[in-house]
Amino acid sequence: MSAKVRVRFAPSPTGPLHIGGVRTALYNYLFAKKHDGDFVLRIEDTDQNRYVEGAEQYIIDSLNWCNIPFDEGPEKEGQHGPYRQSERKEIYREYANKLVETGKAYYAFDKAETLDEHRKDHEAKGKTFIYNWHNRLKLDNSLSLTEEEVKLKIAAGEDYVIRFKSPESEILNLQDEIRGNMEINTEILDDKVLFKSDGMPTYHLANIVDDHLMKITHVIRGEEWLPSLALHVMLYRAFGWDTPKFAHLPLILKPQGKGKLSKRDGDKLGFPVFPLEWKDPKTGEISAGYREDGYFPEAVTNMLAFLGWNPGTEQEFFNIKELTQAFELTRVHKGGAKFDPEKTNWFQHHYLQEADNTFLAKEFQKILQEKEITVDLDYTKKVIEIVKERATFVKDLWEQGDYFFISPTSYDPKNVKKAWKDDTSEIMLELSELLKKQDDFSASKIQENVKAWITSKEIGFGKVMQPLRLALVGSMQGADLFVIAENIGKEETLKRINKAISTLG
RNA sequence: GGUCCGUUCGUCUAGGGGUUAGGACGCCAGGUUUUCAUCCUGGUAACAGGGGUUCGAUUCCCCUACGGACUACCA
Repeated sequence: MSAKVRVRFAPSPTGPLHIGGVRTALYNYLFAKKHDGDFVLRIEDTDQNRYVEGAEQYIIDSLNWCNIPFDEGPEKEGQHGPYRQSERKEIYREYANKLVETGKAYYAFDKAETLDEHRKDHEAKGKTFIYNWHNRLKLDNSLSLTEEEVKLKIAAGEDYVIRFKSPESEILNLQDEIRGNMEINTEILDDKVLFKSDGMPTYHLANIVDDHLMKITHVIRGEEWLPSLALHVMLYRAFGWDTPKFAHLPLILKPQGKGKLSKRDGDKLGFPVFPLEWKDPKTGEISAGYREDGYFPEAVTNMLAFLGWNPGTEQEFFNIKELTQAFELTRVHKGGAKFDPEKTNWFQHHYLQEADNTFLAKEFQKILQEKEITVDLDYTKKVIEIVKERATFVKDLWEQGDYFFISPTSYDPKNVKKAWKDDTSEIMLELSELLKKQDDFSASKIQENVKAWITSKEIGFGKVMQPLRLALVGSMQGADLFVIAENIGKEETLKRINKAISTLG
């Protein structure tokens, strides 16, 4: 029997969570839940310089909004906490020391500037500077120095890092759940820094130690980590630990052009790249969020799930629960996927149609309140039933159905020219008289009467319906005219017709 | 530059040694709605190129091209 599945999402709180990060979290969550496992949130805040105020809370809020809750994490402590790496400092030091003691790692005293110079020199010659077996004895570290020298340096308080002693020549066989096997020759690997001079571990050390201590069984992360896989596998081995399974997710690319999706693309093409709106605490700059732009979390997660994965069937609409059942790591794509904002809107349109009308009415009333329109919930719901199908966002309900709440403030000139002729005022006046006499103001009854009247007068439907639409709506669009009339009521209908006559006649 | 990963309609993708290469978004056309949108129907459009292997490759192998990631005391 294999161990309980445990996965983790391990973002760095350096800013708002990118949509690609949300997808990584989603896939982790889906995989965990499919296998009745745990989904852990771990905050990788080992870089003190890049820490951004509010980013951690943003990450948590985002996951909650997307309905991908974590089982363990900050403020939700489980048995493997703490879940912020900054609170686990001591643990990493201990493990780094262990590696030094066993000869798997070593102290290095090289100044950052010195190494930078080496890099520049090499680059100028068209080569790459790699700190590893071929030059480590020529550099300033505990392998090139005597034990005595090392002790003295440390005692003198000299800054040092701990580097992993990468094997000189070995073929490593690596496994990826999505990509299959690959082979890496360790001779091209460098001696990565595991422990920084500021007393913090680097990602590599902290990651391996935590994944092991937190009993993570599957590491599902972005493709950008693929080149580090060899190092990570060697670290597990150096510690004598079992390696978890790895899966590297493809990147999310720009909708057009080259490269991975960035914040700029969103600004340029007018779609959000973040789940929630984010205000940069330093610059005050605001980045759009899916939530604030009116998308439903169901639409965002459905869209995201299909960016790099599909169930192999023709079903495209999946709620979170269905996703957890259908999700297979092995069906995740290898190649990157270009982001398609249009498709997001298509998902959103679908989920708005699916949404409960009472919920929509409550949301819509917030918009109405801003416009200082007070109507009861039932009327709002009725309007929603009528205009819903033409809306993608809640805010569209206003654009598509404002005439249910206010008289037209203007008449579209183009439509006026087309619909309002010399004899129209007369016809409208007559229509107004006809409607005035009508007691049962239901759509079907109005329709019946008006149609009968038009037929008897032999004036043609267009000559009546078009100006009537103009009068009630202000332009040539919108729901069924008789339905509009019924809902705004007899008094308002007559008022609008008269107003049109006096304005356009 | 080096290392690694990838490549099916414009986009997301299904498929897989013999298929009319399927679906979805978008786009276009028709229908419905005497309006607009929705909706329905139809259409457009793809296996990066070159070599192998094979009776037969889009599918397997190699090379090239293109794309991407990584190459920090960042994650």
